[in-house]
Amino acid sequence: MSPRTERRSPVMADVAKAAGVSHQTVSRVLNDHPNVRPETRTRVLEAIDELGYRRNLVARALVTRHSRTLGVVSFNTTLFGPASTVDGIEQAARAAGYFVSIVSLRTIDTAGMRDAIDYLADQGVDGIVVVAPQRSAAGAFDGLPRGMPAVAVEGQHVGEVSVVSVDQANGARLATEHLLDLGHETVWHVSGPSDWLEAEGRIEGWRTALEAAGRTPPEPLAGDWSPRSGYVAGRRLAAMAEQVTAVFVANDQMALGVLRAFTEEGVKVPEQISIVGFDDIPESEFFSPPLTTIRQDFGAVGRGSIEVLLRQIETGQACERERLVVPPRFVTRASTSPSR
Amino acid sequence: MSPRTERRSPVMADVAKAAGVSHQTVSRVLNDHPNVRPETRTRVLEAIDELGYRRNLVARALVTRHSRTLGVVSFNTTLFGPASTVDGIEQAARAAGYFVSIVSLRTIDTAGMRDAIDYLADQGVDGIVVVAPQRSAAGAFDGLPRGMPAVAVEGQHVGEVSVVSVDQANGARLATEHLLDLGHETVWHVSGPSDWLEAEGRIEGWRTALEAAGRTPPEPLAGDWSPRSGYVAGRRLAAMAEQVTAVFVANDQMALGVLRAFTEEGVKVPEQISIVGFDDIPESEFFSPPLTTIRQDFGAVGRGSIEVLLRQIETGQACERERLVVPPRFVTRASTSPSR
DNA sequence: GATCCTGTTGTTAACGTTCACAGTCTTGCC
DNA sequence: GGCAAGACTGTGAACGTTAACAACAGGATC
Repeated sequence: MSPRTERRSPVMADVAKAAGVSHQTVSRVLNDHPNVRPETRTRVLEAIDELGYRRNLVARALVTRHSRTLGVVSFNTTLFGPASTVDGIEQAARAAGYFVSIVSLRTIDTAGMRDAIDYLADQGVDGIVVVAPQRSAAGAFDGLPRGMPAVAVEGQHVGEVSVVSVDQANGARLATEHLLDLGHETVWHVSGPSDWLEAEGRIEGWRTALEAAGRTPPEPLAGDWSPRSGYVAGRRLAAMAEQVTAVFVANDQMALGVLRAFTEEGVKVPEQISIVGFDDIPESEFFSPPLTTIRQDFGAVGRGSIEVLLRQIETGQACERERLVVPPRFVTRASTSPSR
Repeated sequence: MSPRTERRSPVMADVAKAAGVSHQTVSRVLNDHPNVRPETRTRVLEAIDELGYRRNLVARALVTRHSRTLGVVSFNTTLFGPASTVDGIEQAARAAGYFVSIVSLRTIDTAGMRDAIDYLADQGVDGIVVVAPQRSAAGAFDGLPRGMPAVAVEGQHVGEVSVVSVDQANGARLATEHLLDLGHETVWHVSGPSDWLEAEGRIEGWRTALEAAGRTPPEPLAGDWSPRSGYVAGRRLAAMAEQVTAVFVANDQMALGVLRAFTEEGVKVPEQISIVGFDDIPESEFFSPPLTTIRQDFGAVGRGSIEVLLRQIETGQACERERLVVPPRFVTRASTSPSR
C-alpha cells in the first residue's frame, strides 16, 4: 500500500494548495463571505469538488464554540406522544441546520434527568429540549450549566426556562362539555398517573367544566396511561353501569382498555355509556366504536420548542422565559351519544 | 462586570495550575493512565472538583478522531416498530458510552438516505446504523464514506454492510402454521407495502407454510401498514366471508382495521374468521377480541445492531459482514379458534 | 560504581478550523 | 499623478485536548 492509496481525507490546506490560494480564502468561500472574487470562488469550489473535500465540523465547533447540535432529553420514546414530539423536534431542528442528540430515559427522576443534561452539556450541545412531563422532573433544570439555553416541553413554568405545551385543561374541558351538552348528568374520569402534569391538567379541566355546569365531580379513577390500567378502570365502571353514562378517559390507550372491559361486561358504547379519549392516536379511528377524542398536535409542540430554543440561542440567550401553548382539537367520532 | 464574575468555564490548564502539575498530567488522570502517583491523582481530582472543570469533548474529538457519537438514520420514528428499535439503539449506545445522533426520514429514497448519511458523516460520527426496511433504500450504502463502520437494520444483505433483523419469514410461518393446525383449509393474507423487506419476508413465510401443507396460497391483499388499509382489506374479506375462515395480517395496526371492518359487517372473530397479526404492539392485547400475534423484540434488534457496530468500530472496522437474526415469538390470545 | 530499566512528570507539537489583523491591488476622484 | 477608500487575499494565532518524546528520579543488576 503506497501512502497514496490510503491517504486520509483532504483538509482545507489541501484545497487551498490545489486552488492556489490560502486556507483562509477557502474558509471564506465555505462560509459565504462577500469579499471573494467570483473567479477565485469557482476555482476553490472546483478544487473542493475534485478532492472530495468535506469540512471538519468538529474543528469548526472547537473554534466557534458552537456545535450546531441540540440535545433532547425525553421519557420513553416508545410511547406515541413522546415519539411524535421528538420526531417534530428532530424535523424542525434539521430544517434549521442543527443535529439532534437524544437521551431517552427509562424512569423520570431528578438525578437521572441531571445526568442526562450533564451528559449532553459535556458533548457541547448549543441548547437542550427537555420533555419533562412529570412533576418530579422539575429540579432537573437546577443542574443546567449557566448560560445554556433550554426549553421544557410539557413541563412546569418554574425557574428560568421557557415552556411549550398543549393546553391540557382546555382539551379536557372540551371533552367534558361535549358530554354534558349531550345531556349526561355527570362525567366520570379515568385519569393518568398523579405526578404527571398532563394528567393534572386534564383533571383540572374536567373538574372545572363540571363545576361550571353545577355538577359535583365524582372521584376520578387513577390509571397509568397503559391499556391495562384502562381495562381495570373499565371493569370498575362497568360494575357501576347503573350510575355511569359518560366517561372522559385521559388517553386513548386507556380508552381502549375501557372499551375492552365494557365489551366483556356487555356494556354497549355509546348506547349505554359514552366515552371520550385524549391524544388521537392513529388507531383510535378504528376502535369499536371509533373513538371520539381530543387531538394533540405533537408535531406543533416539537416545532414550537425548537423555535423558542433557537430564538434563545441566536439572540444570545436573552433569558426571557417564554410560554407557548398549543391548542388541542376536538375530534368527534362514534363513541358518544345523547344521554338515554 | 469584572472579568472574574463572568469568567468562562475552566480548561485543563486551569486545573493544572491549581493542582501544581502540567496539563498533561491532568489529561492522564482523566484518561486513567496507569502511571500517575496516587497522591498526584487525588490532588488533580480535588482541583477538578473545586473548579467544576468539565473536559471539552469537542477538542478531544478533534485530536483523537473519535467523537463517541453514533449516527442513526431511521424512517418515521412515530411508528411503534421504528420507535422501539431506535429506543433500543439509544439505550445500548449510551450504556456503551456513546452519544446518538438521529435523523428521521419522512420518505425513503436513495437520495434522502444518502443525504442523511452524509449529514451524519460530516458531523464526525464513529459509525452509522441505518434502519432501512425498504428495498429502495439499498443504494444508500454506496454513498458511505470509505471506512465508515455501518450496520443495516431490517435491510438487505448487500454490499459490505452487516445486517441485523428479525426473522420475518419464520414469524409468518409460525402464524400460518398455527392457523392450519386449527384445521383451516387455507389462510388469507393482508400484506404490507410491496417494497418493504419485512412485508416480503412475511409473504414468503406465509406462502412457504401454505405450500408445505399442500395448499395453494390465495392472492394476498396489499395494505400499507396503516389501520385504514387494513380496514379496506377487511371490507373485501368480509364480502367473501363464505370462503374465508382465517387471515394472517402483516401487522397489528392493519389487523385492527380488519377487526373494525368485520365488526361493521357483522363477521364474528374468531367464530367465523380467525385472525393473527404481527408485531405485538401494546394495544393488541386489548383489541376486541384480544389479538393473537407474533411478537418482534425490537429492543433486542436495537441492542444487537449496536453490538455489531461497536465490534466493527473497536476492532478497526474489520470488514467482515455479520448477519444477526432475532427470532420472533408466537403470542396466543383470543382471535383464533378451530375451523368451524 | 556504572548501567539499565521503570515509574512519573513535563515540553512541544499536532488536530483542522475560524478570527483578527495586516497586507496588496484596484478604482475613483481631485 | 497622488491619494484615499474599498475590495480582495494572506499570515499568524487561537480553540482545548491528546500523542510523542524527553527528562529525571530511584532502584535493581552486573
